[in-house]
Amino acid sequence: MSIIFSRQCEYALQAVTYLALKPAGEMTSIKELAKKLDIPYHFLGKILQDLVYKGLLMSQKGPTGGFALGLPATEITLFHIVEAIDGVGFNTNCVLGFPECSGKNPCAVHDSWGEYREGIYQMLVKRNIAEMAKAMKKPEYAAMRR
Amino acid sequence: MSIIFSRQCEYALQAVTYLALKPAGEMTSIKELAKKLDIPYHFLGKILQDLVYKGLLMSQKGPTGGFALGLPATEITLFHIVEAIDGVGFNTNCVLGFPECSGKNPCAVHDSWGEYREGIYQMLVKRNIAEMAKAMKKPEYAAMRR
DNA sequence: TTAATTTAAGATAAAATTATCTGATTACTA
DNA sequence: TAGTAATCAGATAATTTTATCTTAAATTAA
Ligand code: SF4
Ligand code: SF4
Repeated sequence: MSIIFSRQCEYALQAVTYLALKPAGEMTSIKELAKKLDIPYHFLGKILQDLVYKGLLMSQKGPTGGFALGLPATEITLFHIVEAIDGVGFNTNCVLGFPECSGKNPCAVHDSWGEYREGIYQMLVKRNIAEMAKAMKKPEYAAMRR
Repeated sequence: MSIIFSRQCEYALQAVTYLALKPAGEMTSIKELAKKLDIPYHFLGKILQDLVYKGLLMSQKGPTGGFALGLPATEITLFHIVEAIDGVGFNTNCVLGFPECSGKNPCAVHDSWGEYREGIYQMLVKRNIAEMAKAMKKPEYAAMRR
């Protein structure tokens, strides 16, 4: 069960973090990403295409082709990825599912939820992929750490 | 787009809050709830049945029948409802979608995410339906406030 | 130039979630 | 007792999300 991000978005976060551990300029194939991260091959392909379109990744066809970061790892925040895949709904929608979340006439959880939401938002905006990659200790990533 | 709770769960939270504003002992029909809260009739029926099964609501058939709280409003927390409908995955799962979220070898967001998660959990555990109902100022609920 | 490898793109399928339909059961009321 | 109104329960449908399949296009290397 996904928490606040869609499956697609989770895959995107995992894959981009993986790419950030690669030497600059090196291309990584969908095949490698899909195998190492246990993500469905073609589904991942679509997601990566999307991120290329949004400018967060670059790609190249043919042998030796693949995907790489489209910006320096320090300039890609988690929010960039979440925004590209899931949009910004979590930042504006009512947590109880009411049509809109206006500040006036707040319910009992409005304010505290607002704080957590803002905190999560700040976390996404402040953390970049370079930090994620550096701290990432998952075995899937371990082999490539230099 | 739902944030952290499923659509079902959002509907449940809305409906139970609505019921908490009713005089004790009064039964409310699915029809009324569905109309006032703009929730699909039969879908809501299923959800309410579920909550009855879990003991959070009670029901009665026949004319003058309907649904009412199964416990005092002060004893039904938001967490009770979320747990009944969505389970507790948001409390244990990795926010990035990795198979498990263990404390050892944390990634760059593990700790801060853990804080928000704990905060949200506390919010759900501490807030009960009576508080929600009291503070609820949505027009859908306004007519019944006494 | 040809074969191999990789992304790109569109169609299709499967699964999960959300929503609807139908009939049965229960209980109140006249 | 008959009629009505409500929940209960199971089947079905629609929608969304996730996953797969197929072919084309690009690029490299032999
Ligand atoms: S006040 Fe509460 S119910 Fe109303 S929009 Fe904000 S979070 Fe939702
Ligand atoms: S450390 Fe980070 S990536 Fe690892 S399980 Fe916890 S939240 Fe997920």
